[in-house]
Amino acid sequence: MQIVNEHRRKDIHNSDIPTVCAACEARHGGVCGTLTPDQLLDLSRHSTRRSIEPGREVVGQGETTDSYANIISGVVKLSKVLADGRQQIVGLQFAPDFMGRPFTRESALTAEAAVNTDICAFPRNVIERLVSEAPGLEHRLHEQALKELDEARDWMLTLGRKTAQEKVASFLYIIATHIDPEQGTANEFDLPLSRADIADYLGLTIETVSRQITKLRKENVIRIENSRHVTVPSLERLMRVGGID
Amino acid sequence: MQIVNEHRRKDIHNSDIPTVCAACEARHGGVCGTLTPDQLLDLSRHSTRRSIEPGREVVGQGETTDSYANIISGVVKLSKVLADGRQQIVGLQFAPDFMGRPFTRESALTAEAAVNTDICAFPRNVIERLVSEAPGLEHRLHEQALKELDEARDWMLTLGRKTAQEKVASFLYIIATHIDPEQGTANEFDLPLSRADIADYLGLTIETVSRQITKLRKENVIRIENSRHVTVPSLERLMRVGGID
DNA sequence: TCGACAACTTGATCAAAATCAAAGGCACGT
DNA sequence: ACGTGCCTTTGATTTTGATCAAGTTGTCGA
Repeated sequence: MQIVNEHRRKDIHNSDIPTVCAACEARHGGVCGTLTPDQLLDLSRHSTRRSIEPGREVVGQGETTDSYANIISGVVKLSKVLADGRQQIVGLQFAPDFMGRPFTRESALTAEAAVNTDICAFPRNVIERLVSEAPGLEHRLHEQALKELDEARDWMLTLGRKTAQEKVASFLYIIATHIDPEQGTANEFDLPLSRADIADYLGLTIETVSRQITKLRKENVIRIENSRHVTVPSLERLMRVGGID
Repeated sequence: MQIVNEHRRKDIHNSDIPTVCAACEARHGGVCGTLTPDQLLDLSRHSTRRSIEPGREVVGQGETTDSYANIISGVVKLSKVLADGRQQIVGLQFAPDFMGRPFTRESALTAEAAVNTDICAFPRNVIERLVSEAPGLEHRLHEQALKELDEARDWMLTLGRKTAQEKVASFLYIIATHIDPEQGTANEFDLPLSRADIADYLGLTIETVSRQITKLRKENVIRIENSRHVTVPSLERLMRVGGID
């Protein structure tokens, strides 16, 4: 997970292009970095900034995805549900990731904001046109897909083989290492997810999540205020408890 | 999962190119379909056919991936392990899928053959050269990554939220719908994985897998001979038991 | 055909997490 | 300030699947 994260940072900082995206009017990220100035201008003419409150659905399961988006700030939950209502969060997307489902009109996922989230959305036809014009863009989308695949597989190990305690610690570690610098640091941050969301991400119940958080608190792995604000004295300790190499 | 499968079949049959790949000397699949005849020839000059026995490692976790490969026949397990030995299979790859990890030299996975498996391997530098020459190839690799991502996320729902019974039924359904036509049909096939492998795929123990298989047998959802040969009277029934829409 | 070994099954018991149930705590509007 | 309602925590009990421990079956080579 660390590697992925470093990789992401590198993508942003090492590029020669301006660090502010014309379309998003925000620092770079997402998909803009691979475009020429002309294409960026083109894209920005079709893009729309939107703010989404927590719980608001971005794209419903089975619905047609009509747009792609860069996440400017916030956290988006990607989830799947079984017919009887059991739910599993299959991915979290943090700023400044790109969000969307290239080349497939049907989304098998529900995407909703976990906290107040700003996105910069593009209609799919514009993106697809730019893909055919700029080979670098498809490469960028491909890398994003591979990154998400890596993260999904890491999480499968967590879901299938870790204990409740390790799962909760692993979750806290992911949040700590993905938190937006404007929202907090790896050692101190607000949880962007409710206990119910955390349970759905970890394949546990709310009660088990709560008990394990209490346990981590009692063992001084973390401190918690208002049930949302987390302090992590030692990330190494958290990793060890989470069974993370 | 069904959609993915149909998609795969479509890729193979709807193309205008010859149905036998010059490099693999086998029916099309993998990545060859997007190449021009010249490029195919180029590729075939650098490709090597290999047979791998079950249990033999294709690529080790953390090792450098030195080649990409089309799977001609057989099944490959992709797995991850924790420091203390707990293991999780994070993906199965069936013929005629493409296998490999574009643009990353470090593999975070172990890939090993589950049964006797034939692959057609290409050195990574050849593939990377062809990617830069043929934009269609990157598109094909991208689609493969998206397909694997979809499958990974479907499986996360299974790992996180299904019961042991549903997990085993879901596993059988996957095998039934991915079995090589030469090896069996959706209604009758040999299991390509041992009980231990199935357990590692489902996040369960061997004993639980065995008990659930026995239960499915007693409920006439499946029949089993020699603990490997499976008959499925009704795929619909299997799907229902597995909680698959 | 036999024996040895591995893979699989079955049974008994245990433990982890789910479920059921009841309090707190905090945020909100009145 | 005072309810009201939601989110979270805590407790008691149950259930599912893990663990421990034999057996049984199947495979393969001598």
